[in-house]
Amino acid sequence: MNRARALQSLAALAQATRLEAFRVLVQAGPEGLAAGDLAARLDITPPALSFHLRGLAHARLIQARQQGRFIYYSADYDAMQSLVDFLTENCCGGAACLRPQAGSRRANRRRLA
Amino acid sequence: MNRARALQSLAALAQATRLEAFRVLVQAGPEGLAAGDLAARLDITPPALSFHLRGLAHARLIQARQQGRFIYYSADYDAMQSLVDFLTENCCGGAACLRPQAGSRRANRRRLA
DNA sequence: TCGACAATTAAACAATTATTTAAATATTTG
DNA sequence: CAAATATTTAAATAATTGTTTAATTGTCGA
Repeated sequence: MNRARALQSLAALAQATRLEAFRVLVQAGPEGLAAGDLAARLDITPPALSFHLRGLAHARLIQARQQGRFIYYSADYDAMQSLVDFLTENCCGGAACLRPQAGSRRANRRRLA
Repeated sequence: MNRARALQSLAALAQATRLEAFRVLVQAGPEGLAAGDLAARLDITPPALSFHLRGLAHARLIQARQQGRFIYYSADYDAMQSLVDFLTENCCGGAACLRPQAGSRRANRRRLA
């Protein structure tokens, strides 16, 4: 995760419709949801949803996969984790902190195992 | 943390100057930095900095304290943590996940102690 | 209290971002 | 292959956000 990608991710999440869409997908699990279902759930027009999903996908916070004539979108958990790590990086100037030094995802996986 | 405040925080971070200012403050530790030092470090005009710090402060990601004729800004670590928790909330539909279920900050503190 | 410095506020302008309606693409089913 | 459905793309408009220059507020030290 670098500055530019973090910025892109944050910008993608910094809008009501996209934030809600992302949260619905995060909570929906790896299978995700079809675009139409999301549009219904968020109560927005298909073009508006498409516009916003594009932003999330471009930031790699979500992924799309076509299945029949539906397109399923799902959250990219790794990307979300990378963003969180970026934000907490070198927190507090290296001093003791609420959260352990955010390192690589690998390190966190090990820590949590 | 609720949707509206998360959105406000994300919007505050979703801009190059503000993200960089926030990161500098996160890494500067609790004492923070005077506005002028930040402006110099970010190479922007004082009004531009003021405009952006206002956004971060309004989202409560940073705090200001006056000291003599300087105003020191510092990161609010709790606010940052709350945002992170909000993003990972109910991740993966409750299934096993990269990160343990994000609960209250209290719970995380206990977990990390 | 005057002059200098630190920072903010105001106002005008520039740039970016979101929403809408209409048209297009792709996929399934009859 | 034609009709129907799911979704995207395009184009126009509306709304929001960032930048700049100039003026203002507040604090310190001579």
